Amino acid sequence: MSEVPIVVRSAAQESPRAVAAGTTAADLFADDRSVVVARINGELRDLDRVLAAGDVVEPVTVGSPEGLAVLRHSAAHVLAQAVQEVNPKARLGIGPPIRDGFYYDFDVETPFTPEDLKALEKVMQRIVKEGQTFRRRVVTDDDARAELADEPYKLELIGLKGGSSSDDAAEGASVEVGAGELTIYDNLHRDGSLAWRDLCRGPHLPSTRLIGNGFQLMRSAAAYWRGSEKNPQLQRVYGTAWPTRDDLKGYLERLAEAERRDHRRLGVELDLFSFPDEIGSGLVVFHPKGGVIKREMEDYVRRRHIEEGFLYVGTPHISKAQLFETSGHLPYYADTMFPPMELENSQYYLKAMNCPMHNLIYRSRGRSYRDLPMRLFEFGTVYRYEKSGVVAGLTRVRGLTQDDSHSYVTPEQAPGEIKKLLGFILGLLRDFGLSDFYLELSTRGDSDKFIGSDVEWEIATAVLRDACAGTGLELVPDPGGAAFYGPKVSVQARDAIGRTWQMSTIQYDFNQPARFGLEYSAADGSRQQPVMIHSAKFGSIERFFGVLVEHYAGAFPPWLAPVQVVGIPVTDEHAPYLESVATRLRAEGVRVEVDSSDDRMPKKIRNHAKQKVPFVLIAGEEDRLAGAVSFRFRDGRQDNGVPVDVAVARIVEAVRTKAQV
RNA sequence: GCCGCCUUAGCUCAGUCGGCCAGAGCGACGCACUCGUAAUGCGUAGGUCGUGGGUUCGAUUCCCACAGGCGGCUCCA
Repeated sequence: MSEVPIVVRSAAQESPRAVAAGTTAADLFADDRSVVVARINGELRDLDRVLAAGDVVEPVTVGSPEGLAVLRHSAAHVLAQAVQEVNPKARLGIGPPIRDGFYYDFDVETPFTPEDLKALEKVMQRIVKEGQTFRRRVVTDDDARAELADEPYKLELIGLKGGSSSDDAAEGASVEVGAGELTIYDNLHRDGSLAWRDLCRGPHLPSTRLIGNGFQLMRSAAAYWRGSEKNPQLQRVYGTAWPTRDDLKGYLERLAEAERRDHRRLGVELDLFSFPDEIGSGLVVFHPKGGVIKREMEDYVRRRHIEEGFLYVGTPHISKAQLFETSGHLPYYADTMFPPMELENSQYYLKAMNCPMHNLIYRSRGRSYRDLPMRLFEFGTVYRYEKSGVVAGLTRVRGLTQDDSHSYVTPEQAPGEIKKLLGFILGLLRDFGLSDFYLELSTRGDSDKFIGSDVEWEIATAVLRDACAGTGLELVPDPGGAAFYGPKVSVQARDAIGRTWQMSTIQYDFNQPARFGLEYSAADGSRQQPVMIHSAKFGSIERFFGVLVEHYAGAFPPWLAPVQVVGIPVTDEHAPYLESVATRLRAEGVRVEVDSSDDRMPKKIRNHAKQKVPFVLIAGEEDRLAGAVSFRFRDGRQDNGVPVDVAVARIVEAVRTKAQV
């Protein structure tokens, strides 16, 4: 028998080998059951692919990112098979793997109920257990059209194949039809008969059995066909899939942890804020305890801005329409602004951005190059009429306060100013306990919503990219994500459980200075146009507040905690002693309470532990005689018999250094 | 804005296949207990069952609309 020379690549090495003609990738990796697909010459392929001379073959295990995606994609197929088995009239949309799982879209007459999902999961389990084979089959466009005549959405995808590529292809569509040949995957029963088939680029697991028992259907929801609200809505079923049942359990546990940290839930439990119906959707009120946190955040950020040379200003919440026409915002954002109020023959809008007002401050008198950089900063409250379906907790609201600054600089100063802003922002976020970041660079896309010349965009984008490189942080491109007036950098922060949040933004704006006719006198006496750099450090106070609640799971570091210290007397008669300790702490500016309620001591400890008070000070007869107090921390740790002087110093120090305890 | 689900006491939730005074736990309040590290006991108050309309002898329960919330989609200066 003739032999075929190939190269087997592993993480460690490449080793040339000769294998018998007809050898498949499956044969090659038969002794490693975690291998689910192979990378052959750089492309992911099914394991039953026959190797050809010169192939470079690499095993892909189910635990790798690609392997997981294949597992999930195969699970999506089994879901679709189950749906069509239960309801043969269901028509198929697309079904790609996604982060943590997969989905599949269906055109069905009635939406799926939770009971439907349970039943579908049972059918899926049966298909998985049966161990059907995934078999790839290359088809011509015409054959595919004939075979899939009953699947209108699939026919549409065939039409898209190799078309004008990404611009209108829906997310996930490329999973069904690749750029190359068209393929159908058949699911075969063990006797070789056809169980089901789907248009698909692949690759897939060798058998449904390998999906195992680490999958679960999560929920159903509507989704527009190919992502456009002009298209019909399909019913999307979301599932999650993992290599093992333990992995699945771990994932469900992570979801439960995220729910425990949910700022909407903690906001009620810790009495921080609420959204009264009477005020309106997306409009938050901060309660006294939330007010303390918000005030500490703002005080610190205001102080840091002033230290860094920002000038604190103030502007109103409403303005005549003309201002937003001048800035150019109105044509773009009129439908996301609250409708105008008509008075004295003028239309007044609630502002949705602060920059135009800062421009007026800049323009209020002549500016010299000696004044630049000029940095205006304020907590500017803006109102945006977000669609009812997107308002959510503190992360998406209709009234928000931006810690907004605008730096007016000469073009030459722009790179330095952007670097300074980035450094300033990262330092601030670190002070609030966030330390894991990456950057995103949003640039102009091909749409026509962007204004300004190509040259201006190129210069601005290069300046931002260069400043980002200087931080050494990972930089993720976001083409098409820019504001209409210029590119932006955003800082994405990972929280305590690894989720990422978009926080700060820095935007380079060459447009508004022109629209407002901003200028400065240069050294040679000529009049020049400044560049304007927008920057919000938290994005919005509300959103950042929500992120911090979730990051800390409500257990704020002492400097932010609404109540920093609670004194718990062992019996009533020790309350005055703790009051005297509290008086000393108050003199140091510490937020302290003594719990002299009727509750028993363990109950008080429980209550304040639930409120996540950082320092609980307990004192009974022993402590009083020793002139001491006993610490109890949120995690149950104790430090008993600490002299009052030491205790006060320790608490004051923790607040001062912004330490977590 | 679109699709689906949800809305009963301050919170978490039972319940009514249309019918007597709608329940529990926690919380609040009161009384007793004076207690050393996450729930002492007893008692009291608290609800036009989200709002408005309809069907019905009768609606918290069925239907419709609206508001608010949740999960997605779309969007996110």
